[in-house]
Amino acid sequence: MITLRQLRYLTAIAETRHFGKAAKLCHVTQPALSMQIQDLETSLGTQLVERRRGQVALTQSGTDIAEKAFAILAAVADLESHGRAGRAALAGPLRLGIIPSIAPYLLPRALPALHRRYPALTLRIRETQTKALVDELAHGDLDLIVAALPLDRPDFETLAAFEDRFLVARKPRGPDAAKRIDPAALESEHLLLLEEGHCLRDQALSVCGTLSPNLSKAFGASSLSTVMHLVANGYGITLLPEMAAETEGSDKVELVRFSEPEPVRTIGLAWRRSSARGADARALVDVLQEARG
Amino acid sequence: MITLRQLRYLTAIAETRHFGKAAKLCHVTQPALSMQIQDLETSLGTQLVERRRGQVALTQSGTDIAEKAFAILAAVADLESHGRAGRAALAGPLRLGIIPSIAPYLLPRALPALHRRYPALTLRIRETQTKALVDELAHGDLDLIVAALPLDRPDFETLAAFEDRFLVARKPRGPDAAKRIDPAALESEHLLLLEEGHCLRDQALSVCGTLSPNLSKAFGASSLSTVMHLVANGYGITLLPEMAAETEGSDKVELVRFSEPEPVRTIGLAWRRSSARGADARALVDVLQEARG
DNA sequence: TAAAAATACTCCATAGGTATTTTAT
DNA sequence: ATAAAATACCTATGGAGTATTTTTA
Repeated sequence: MITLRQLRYLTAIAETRHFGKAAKLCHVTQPALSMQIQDLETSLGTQLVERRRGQVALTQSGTDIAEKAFAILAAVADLESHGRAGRAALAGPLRLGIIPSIAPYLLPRALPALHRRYPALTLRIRETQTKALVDELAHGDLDLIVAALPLDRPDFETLAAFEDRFLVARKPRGPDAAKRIDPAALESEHLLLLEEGHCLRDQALSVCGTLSPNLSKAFGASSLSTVMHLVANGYGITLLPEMAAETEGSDKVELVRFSEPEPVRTIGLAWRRSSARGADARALVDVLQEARG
Repeated sequence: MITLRQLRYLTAIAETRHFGKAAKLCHVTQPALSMQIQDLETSLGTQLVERRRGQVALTQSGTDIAEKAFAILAAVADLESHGRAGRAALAGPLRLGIIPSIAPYLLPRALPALHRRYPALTLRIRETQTKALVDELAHGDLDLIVAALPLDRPDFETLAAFEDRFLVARKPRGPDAAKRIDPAALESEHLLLLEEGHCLRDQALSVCGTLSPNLSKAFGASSLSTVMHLVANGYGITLLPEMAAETEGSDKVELVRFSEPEPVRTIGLAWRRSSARGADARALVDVLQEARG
């Protein structure tokens, strides 16, 4: 008979690749964990772990099953927090993930409002790129994430919060310059973007569509702020989400809107379907929309 | 600490709404089950079951959690059968669901081929309408279903097997009649369909699109065979999946193809993502495609 | 040979069984 | 009054700890 305990121990092995460390992680002794893993292997009729000298390795089956075990344990953990669902939204601990191209602009306005409206909420904020957020949400390390939609994860539920327009940031070009820009006009420009891995980079590139603007391979900054300084000093142009305009704008760059239809990205929330975070998400979306003004 | 045992007992309560019967279902005594349910309620900090004289009722939380518990237990059961994944596809027990508008035409050809190619396979066939198949697949009562896609269930994985053309079945109208029919021409016809609940009925109606043909409310047969007899006797026309043409055709009806683009429905397989039935599904699709000829 | 996993054995927590009481209609 | 769930109490399974042996690089 498979037990949750066995699955928990297996995931510890998957994380540590070491029986002793896995046992410590589970607050049990190594023989106790060894026995449970053996029982699990017997129940499944498959070898899950290759015992080796330096470190242990999971077999193919072991990898697959550990992956499913993570999902099952996350679902059970969600069950445990389900009690909260009956109570007020946004109360108690909430682990919130948020992407770097939103966090610095949204949080300063949203956090005070959140704390005012939901004093019982204990937030833990994690800022990193979409891919990591998605993985951590799936593994149950986060409860809710703020990212650009869609995420294409059938095990997540999502809720759109608002659309964020893309603006062109460039050195001022005087009164003769067009008040609106066509994406095609980017072809001849020198485009500065965030480094690989940032979804904002991918979104900016998709605005360009089939165009291949003059990309600086050498660049690839890790913050929008850096990119904007480069723009201000004449190194090129960039696409700036409108949300960042207030913070990142300066008198040394002008921000120009695209011609219709203006390219946007959809910012929203995502959480595991198996979790009971729907009410929290809806409440949070309200706050975010207000914070955006 | 939540255990799988507790979840299993809770689902038994959900099914029987009776502690004694639930206990029998789990092969334990009533006090044992009562205690586990109480422990679960304590762990979750919520009342799950309303104890009443006649029968017990689940609270709202209880219903929600029982639903999630079903999913978790199905995922664990899938884990247990994962061992099979390493072995040959289509071996051992497989519970296969199939919709009524496909079963009688596909199974007579597919089953002999299946048994010939996969002698180790032990099939249990369940024939019912899509909605019931989907529910039973989700609850872990079935392993694989054959139905018209898409199913719009993010917890299922699907694989298309083939497309099935719709034909118009009507009384012969002599050599002058059009050799191809436009859907718009259905508007003036008396359309006979299966009763409510059959996906074939919905699909036929969607072929008509915004048209509102002359529908017999009084009719609504429960088998295609009955519908075809009505057609043969001049009661109206119907849409027949090409797959059924060979079996259901007769010299008293003519089968006419639609004009391009011919309306079709996609027939395919679905299984729980958490199950390890992908290899089985791919193997089965091959057999189905051959059986169709 | 040395680190790490498996085995041996003991103990105790807890699930389950039987008998009984409490509850609700 | 009675069916059904809860409680009391006992038993036994099995998970965990300590000590030790086996494995393998």
